[in-house]
Amino acid sequence: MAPRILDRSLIRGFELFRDMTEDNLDAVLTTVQVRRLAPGDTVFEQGEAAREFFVLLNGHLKVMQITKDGQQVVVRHVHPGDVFGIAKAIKRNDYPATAEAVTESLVLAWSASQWQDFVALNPALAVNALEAVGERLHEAHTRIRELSTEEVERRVANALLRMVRKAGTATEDGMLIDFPVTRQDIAEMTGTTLHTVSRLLSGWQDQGLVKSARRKVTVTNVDRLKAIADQT
Amino acid sequence: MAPRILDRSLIRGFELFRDMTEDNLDAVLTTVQVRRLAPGDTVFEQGEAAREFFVLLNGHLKVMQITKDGQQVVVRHVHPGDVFGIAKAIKRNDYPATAEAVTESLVLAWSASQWQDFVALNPALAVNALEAVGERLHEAHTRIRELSTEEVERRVANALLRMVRKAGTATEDGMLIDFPVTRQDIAEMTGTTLHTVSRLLSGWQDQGLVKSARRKVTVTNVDRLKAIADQT
DNA sequence: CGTCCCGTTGATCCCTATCAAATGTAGTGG
DNA sequence: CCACTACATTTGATAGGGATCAACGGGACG
Repeated sequence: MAPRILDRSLIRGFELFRDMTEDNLDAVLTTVQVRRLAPGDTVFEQGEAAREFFVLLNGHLKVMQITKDGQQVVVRHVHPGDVFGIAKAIKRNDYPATAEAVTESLVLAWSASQWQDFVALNPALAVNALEAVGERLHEAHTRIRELSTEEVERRVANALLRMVRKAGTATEDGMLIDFPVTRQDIAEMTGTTLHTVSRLLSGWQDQGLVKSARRKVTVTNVDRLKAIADQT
Repeated sequence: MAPRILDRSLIRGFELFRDMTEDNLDAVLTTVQVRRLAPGDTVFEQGEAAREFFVLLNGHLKVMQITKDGQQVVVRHVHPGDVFGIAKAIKRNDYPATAEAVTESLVLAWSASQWQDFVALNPALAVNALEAVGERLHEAHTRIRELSTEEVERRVANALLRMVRKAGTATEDGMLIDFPVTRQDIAEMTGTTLHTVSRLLSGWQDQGLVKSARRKVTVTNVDRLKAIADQT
């Protein structure tokens, strides 16, 4: 049975495939594999041989590095439309981190060996990937600056604001981060402990800046949280 | 008078230009500008419009971000052969950081608008740039992990080892970092203060791990410093 | 309905920033 | 060539932000 070709419209809007012709999109889609992930499933793990690269169709992933003594650091979040796991494209043979589903997710997977073929077919792909990686590099530098110079309170405020920006949905209470987040997660994103995050959120909740429940955070007053993030 | 074309051999060895034909190399060199920098000179400054991109011919640069309250964070060092300031290629209109010469340096500069032309001429350029940026992203993630989970002592040890790896020359005392480094510089690379760095270096000097003078550091016992960097 | 996971809150301690001051070193101009 | 100055480094004293240790409360899910 011939593989059913996914509809082009699924991926047409994605930055990575910008400017691709219909034919090229179809060519790319003939070899794609779609994979469903339950929360907690991993797409790949740190140190594993990089056999594939991916685009997130929907859902949410977190990418993390694990230290020798088992501490986890969340390196970034993957949102729908993002490429990830392009280790091969950047001359690595293994994945430098682990990608884990936070919510139920759908992932598009291609064999890493096809990357070169796709680029040959459509050189703009490398340009688009360069843009994506460049933006992430900039974000990484911003985090380095925060970790180096800012106190925990500001870092946590910034992390919340960033999540709201990338994955916030308006509710009557305010901006809800629309995927599950634990205190531990926020701690791993900001280089602190879940205890400190818990204390901060409790304090902010008392002041009416946020509202939080189990694995759920809503920012009720974005401006005042920004004021904390920007405090000089 | 026709501009004198620089010799191809100058840049042939650079990763960015890998796989380029002689003709393409010549084409690229016809529009290059060479710029000499004295220590302390900047190539570009944070926030400035990104009109050019660069390759370092020789010397050493540091790239830093400056916070609103004036603190500096060293984002990375530029070594000969590295591309830098490719803001435009990653869809930014301004430079996100400041690049300053640490030693006397020679820089090759091209108008940013030529980036697209060069890529059209030679698509491998985008692939090579992607590799370079990807590697930097990986380094940035490593630093994020260090800043999040490791104590100052290990971070400083790692920073020294990294400088030795990238710019170390063997001397009779050990591995000398072959560009001027102050305590302040190391502090800005590791998210600590010059006082703490000074205390650490003094301690290590007493134990015979390093030897340091004004703006100069030599690692005399790489293995024992590695042990500190790796301590679990 | 018990168990696991997540969150809260208190008490304590220590790493490292901060404050302060002195010493050393290179460079400069008279 | 020396006095003067600017910068780099060292070292001590102190304080405080957060990590760590500890214990408990509460909701979700099998």
